[in-house]
Amino acid sequence: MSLRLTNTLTRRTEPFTPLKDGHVSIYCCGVTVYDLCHLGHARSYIAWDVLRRYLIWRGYTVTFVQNFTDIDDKILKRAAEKECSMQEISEQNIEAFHQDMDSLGILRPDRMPRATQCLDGIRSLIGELEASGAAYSVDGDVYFAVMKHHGYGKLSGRDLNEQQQNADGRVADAEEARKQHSFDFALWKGAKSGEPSFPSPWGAGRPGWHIECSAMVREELGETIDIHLGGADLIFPHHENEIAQSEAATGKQLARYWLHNGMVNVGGQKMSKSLGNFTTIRALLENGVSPMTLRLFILQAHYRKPLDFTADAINAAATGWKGLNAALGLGNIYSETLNWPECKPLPQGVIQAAHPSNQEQCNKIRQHFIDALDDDLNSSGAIAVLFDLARPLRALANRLKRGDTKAIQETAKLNLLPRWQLLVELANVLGLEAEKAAQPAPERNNRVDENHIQRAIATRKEAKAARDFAKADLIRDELRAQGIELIDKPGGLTDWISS
RNA sequence: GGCGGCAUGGCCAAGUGGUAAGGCAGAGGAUUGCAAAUCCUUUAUCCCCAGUUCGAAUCUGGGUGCCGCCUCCA
Repeated sequence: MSLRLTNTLTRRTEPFTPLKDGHVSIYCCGVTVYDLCHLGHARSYIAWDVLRRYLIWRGYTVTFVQNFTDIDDKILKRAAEKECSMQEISEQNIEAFHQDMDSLGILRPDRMPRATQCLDGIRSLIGELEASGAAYSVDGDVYFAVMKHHGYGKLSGRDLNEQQQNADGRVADAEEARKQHSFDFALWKGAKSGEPSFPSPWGAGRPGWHIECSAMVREELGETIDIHLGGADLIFPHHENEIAQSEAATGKQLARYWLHNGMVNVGGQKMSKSLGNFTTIRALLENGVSPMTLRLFILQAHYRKPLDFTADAINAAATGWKGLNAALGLGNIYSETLNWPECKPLPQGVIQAAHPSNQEQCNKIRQHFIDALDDDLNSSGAIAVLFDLARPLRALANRLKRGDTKAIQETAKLNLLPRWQLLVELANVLGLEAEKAAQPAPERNNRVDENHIQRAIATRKEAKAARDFAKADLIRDELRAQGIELIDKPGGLTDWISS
């Protein structure tokens, strides 16, 4: 078995083989930088982050390019509203984009070209298309002649002849009038007064939306790439047009595999800026949803399916993550207690087994994980493997957290070290890493707090002895409000952890 | 209307021919003064109808419901 991916182009799940042995070139459609990213973007980029991590883990060298669209009507509009330049808005949002993606643990692309920095490539591509007759210019605009391009519609499954021309009543403006056919789309738009523009052979203006990706792919990765990524909402018209432009120009296939992720829905409807039903990544994180909780939430569903965003689902993911996180933190936090040597994650792609009895089991689990991801990135299945792997580790970590050292003896023969190492390795392929919250907490370096808590515990113990449970409960509630959780243990002892 | 996709336990969600992963919630047990937290155990025949097959959640046909795209969009 090897990796199989669902290719929008063929509508099939097919074996993946890169053009160049051992190397995979990937282009991912990025964002238009006019605003903050929301959960929909997070979903898309987390899904592709996993694809990338998995390919690397399986031994491929991956070149990952993702663009920033920094020329666009929406950016201009925003700039006008805020009375600043298009560039200022772009810079601001690019910065925010990086912050958000970094906080979610999404690996930065190898290169992130911007439309404003690729104008040469864009202009020459348009020039080639015009020269070959694939495009035509009218009054400072340049349009792609869709009807002349064979194969238009192959990605989105549209047949232009059968397609009813539901152009009626739509954009009956000057731009529409200049087109030879209503399906034609702009490669270059003549400058409107008061808007930023760039020089070109057709006069001052700016590039259309689709052309930048064609130009960037060619410039950054060549004429044919292995994988092209994007949201399902980009299939038409964006990716269809991109294919038309690139393939008309080069005569070569643009991308061999087209992968599209499903939308994030809210109440059954797509999350989008225009519907106003979006939640920004930032807002979510500020509300206490941890990056890994979000990642788990997203990866528990298959990337191609719609994913409904609800508070319940996030909460369920948060609780699930808590357990996984406890297991992931085991070797980091308790390496001394457990007498585990250097608890560094294993080098990628290697599974060592100092304990042969465990090796077989570990390899089996590892294979389950690979089988899942090989199957069109079945992250849900891969996560099930993780939970399975984590169970005894989580139990041990939680028992140790509560001072139950007998757990060490009881689990000694289970040989959990390789198991933990495997968990860390596999979780990392999904971008899941231990979060701080899982620390055994008692950060007992703060003497004041410690004394305060110990006094409260002592007072509560007296109250309990006097069977004044109301008072005892009150003390417990007060501490809990401060994030201190009391744990009553056998023998009348009370320990605490920060919750 | 055209194209694509989805329908699995209370919720979320894997599974594409051999008798249903996982998470959350729930239940029982351990622990506790009671809780909380934690540990252990545990809970489904897969939208409807017809068909193919020794055998279907999984294939075919029909029906119903839902979503995405067809305009900017991850």
